[in-house]
Amino acid sequence: MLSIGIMAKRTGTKVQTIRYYEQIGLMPEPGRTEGGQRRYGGVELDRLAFIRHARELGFSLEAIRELLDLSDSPERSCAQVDAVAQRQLKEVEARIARLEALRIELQRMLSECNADRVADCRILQVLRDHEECLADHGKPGN
Amino acid sequence: MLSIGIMAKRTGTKVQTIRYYEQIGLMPEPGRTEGGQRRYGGVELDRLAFIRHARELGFSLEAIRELLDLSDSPERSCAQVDAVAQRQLKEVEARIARLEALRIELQRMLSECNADRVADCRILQVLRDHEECLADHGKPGN
DNA sequence: CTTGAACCTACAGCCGCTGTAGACCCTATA
DNA sequence: TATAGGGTCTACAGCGGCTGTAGGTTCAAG
Repeated sequence: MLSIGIMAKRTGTKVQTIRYYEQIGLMPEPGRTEGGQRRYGGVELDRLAFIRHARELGFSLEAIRELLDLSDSPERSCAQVDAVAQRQLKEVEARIARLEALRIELQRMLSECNADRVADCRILQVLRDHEECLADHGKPGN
Repeated sequence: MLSIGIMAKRTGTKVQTIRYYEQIGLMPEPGRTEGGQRRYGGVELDRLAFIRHARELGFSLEAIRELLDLSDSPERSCAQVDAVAQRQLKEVEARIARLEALRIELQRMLSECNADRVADCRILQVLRDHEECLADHGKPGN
């Protein structure tokens, strides 16, 4: 029987995060001691490890929920699992592409700025005048 | 004199976002009509455009605040501006590196899974057993 | 003068946690 | 068996950066 702290340590999760996963229904409600403390078994530990690993790979909690549901029906086709992973890969690729564009623009800005004073700073000029900017960026974030 | 809606249209910002920027002190409190509606001038428009452009380049609101403060003292050295941009570039590069690792891992997972049934699905196996995974990922997100 | 689009404030919600306060429990040692 | 102190409990607020809603007011065109 594992306390929540042990679970946390074993999976590299914060205690509050585990409680949060329980709250949103990603982790099951575990048994309790007489005093009301959570006690877990190996199944729950595995589930939490699965969740954490999927998080590390960038899957959203919603996607993880889907994967966990799918893995509960072992006889079904795994095409849906593939689709979830494929979707995740596409998202990651899109983020990389966007960040690459930002990286290039930032590098250009930095390399062009040889000014001393703020008044002549190319970086601020580029930020002020969108026209100076080569890239036409998508949405901010990521 | 520009209404908030015009400001929004000109800069591709949502009206609420502009009010939010005002709330957190990134945009100044503008003048008002007798009826209490915000009216802006060109200076505010430029400032908002600056903010949006910097956001598109991935700068945090805190970094943007810093850049705006710096651009208010045109006689100072622009070394600090460079430092902010440099920091941003480093962050972008770090995110790219992390996402690249995820991309590779996801591709590997997908290419290895030739199973039909969920029970044999490599993707789920990799997620279950961290050992199967090559990369040792950092923090989730980005 | 009327209409209806735009604007106002205030607040809740998104994601995925993280931190806090104040109380309670569990276990090891004296 | 009493106590100390670390772990755990609930409940809620806060992060970043917005976005959406409700319910009301104002502005400008016709």
